Amino acid sequence: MDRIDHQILSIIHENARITVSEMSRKIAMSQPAVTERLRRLEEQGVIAGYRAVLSPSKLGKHTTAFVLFKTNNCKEFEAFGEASPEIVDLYRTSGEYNYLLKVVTATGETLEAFLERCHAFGFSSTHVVLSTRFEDKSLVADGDGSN
Amino acid sequence: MDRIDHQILSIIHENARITVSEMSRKIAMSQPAVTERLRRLEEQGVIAGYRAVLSPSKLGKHTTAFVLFKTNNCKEFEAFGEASPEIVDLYRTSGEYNYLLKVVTATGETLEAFLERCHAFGFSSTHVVLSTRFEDKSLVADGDGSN
DNA sequence: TGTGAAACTGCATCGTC
DNA sequence: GACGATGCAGTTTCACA
Repeated sequence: MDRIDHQILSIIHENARITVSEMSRKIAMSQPAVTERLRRLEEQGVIAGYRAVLSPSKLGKHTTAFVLFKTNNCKEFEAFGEASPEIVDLYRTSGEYNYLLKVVTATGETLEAFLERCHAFGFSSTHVVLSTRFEDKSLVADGDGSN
Repeated sequence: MDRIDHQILSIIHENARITVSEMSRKIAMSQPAVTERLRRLEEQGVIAGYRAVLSPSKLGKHTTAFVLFKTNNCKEFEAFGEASPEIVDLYRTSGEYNYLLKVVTATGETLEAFLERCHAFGFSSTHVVLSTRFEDKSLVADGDGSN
């Protein structure tokens, strides 16, 4: 994990569909060398996958909320969570609440209906997202700013 | 936005580095046709980008937390947020808190140090992530399960 | 919009250092 | 670990439906 690996991670975090050739030009290294480094980063699990970022609003989902949840019935609640397409992220947390959910729904009404279904399992505290300042900031400091 | 577009979105959300040829085989359509649909989905903003998913723990970041934050000094707090590499996501929210942050740090100690810096701007309620059940569930119902 | 064919470009692989 | 060369695979483009 040297500076070049960090550059590769930074570039591919920005644009996962960049070609290896284009990367090899940016970092002034041969194409097979970059391919080999990429392969190793994937194998080590530093790169866990590649995802397209989809726009919720363009897909008719206009409401995003974070829901803190408290339940005594973890097993059933997690099964409910797996089966609920509204729940995009599901975390176990410390503190007075034991779960945190990121929920994406069409409207405020569909969020309300979802929360009512949740209340079979426990109680919640909901924080509706008004706007997103930024999301998914890179975990790696850029090798340098020139690329 | 027909069934085929949904299939494309579902596939590319799973693996953003899949080749167009491979996709065109999966959905039984010619490769130029898939290229054209992809181009349109990008242009319309349905696909907002492509990202590599990096493993925080493999990069030495072992602590993740969600922080609810209340400040009266929004402008300065947002500038602080932009400049803080610990803050991965930053949302404006409704309710008694006006921000929600996803924070990724090396250890509990570095999280603590970060929170102390935050307290120049207001007060917080912190929820430490113990484990992740799932993250980034697809926003599109699969066209069908056979792919 | 979708297709098939052809020219072009990028990638996997191998031998070399 | 990285490089250069090469054959194969994927992409772009275009005429046609």
